[in-house]
Amino acid sequence: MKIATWNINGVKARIENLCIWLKESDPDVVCLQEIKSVDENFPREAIEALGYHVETHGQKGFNGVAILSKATPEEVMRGLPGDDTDEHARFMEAVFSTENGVVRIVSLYLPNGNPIDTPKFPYKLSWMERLNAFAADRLALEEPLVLAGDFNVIPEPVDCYSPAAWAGDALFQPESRNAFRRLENLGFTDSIRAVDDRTGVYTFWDYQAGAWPKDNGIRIDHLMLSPEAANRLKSAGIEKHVRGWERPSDHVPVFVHLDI
DNA sequence: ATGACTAGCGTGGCTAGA
Repeated sequence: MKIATWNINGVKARIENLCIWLKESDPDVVCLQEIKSVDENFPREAIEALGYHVETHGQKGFNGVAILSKATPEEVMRGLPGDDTDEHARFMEAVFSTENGVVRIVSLYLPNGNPIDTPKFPYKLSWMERLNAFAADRLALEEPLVLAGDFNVIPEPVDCYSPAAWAGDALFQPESRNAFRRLENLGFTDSIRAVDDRTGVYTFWDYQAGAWPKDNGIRIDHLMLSPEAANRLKSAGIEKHVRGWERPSDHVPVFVHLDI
């Protein structure tokens, strides 16, 4: 099973690229973030025509996540538990039944958190607390679980081109990195780092200041695997070339192959 | 010049992203 995550930065602006990529990459499940669309306006027909089931969790203007899948999910849950007042559409979970058992897949768009001297940063940290509580709860099921999405966390200095440039940024604060590490300490595996320890492994390049041609990137899109999923990890990769397409997202697709 | 951003909302220039 090939599972991919992609912060698409506006699904309506990117529908052509999305369809080209679906045909080229042929994933079984796709977790999208920043669809920037309400559910009613999601361009589902073009995606369904390629053989995908579409589940969305959108809102007006910004945020929004979706899960596209060749198989129809058994269950879909929208919203990260732990705060009924949180209106942001940043989290959904789908459960799939396969010949080899159940697979649970989350599409998440973790808050950016900038600037760090505003309420946006504590919102990010509290969201990460809720995510860790959710993850700990799900681990008790002892199922293959993939937490896939834009985590907006640079885990280590090696995950960015210029650590000094990110020192004051919410994506690279010790608190953000610690919360990400706690997810690993629960038993989740960072799938890209499980297969690739090189430098210069990025998933995002800013639109500004020639970041892409200079390869000035960061690694913030992750697929975190529960022990049961990690035990079935066959490969993982980043589809970097997609950043070079016409009208690209600033993020590229990241994927795992699980032996499921 | 020293690579001067993009999408959505909604029609001018803001919010939000990272």
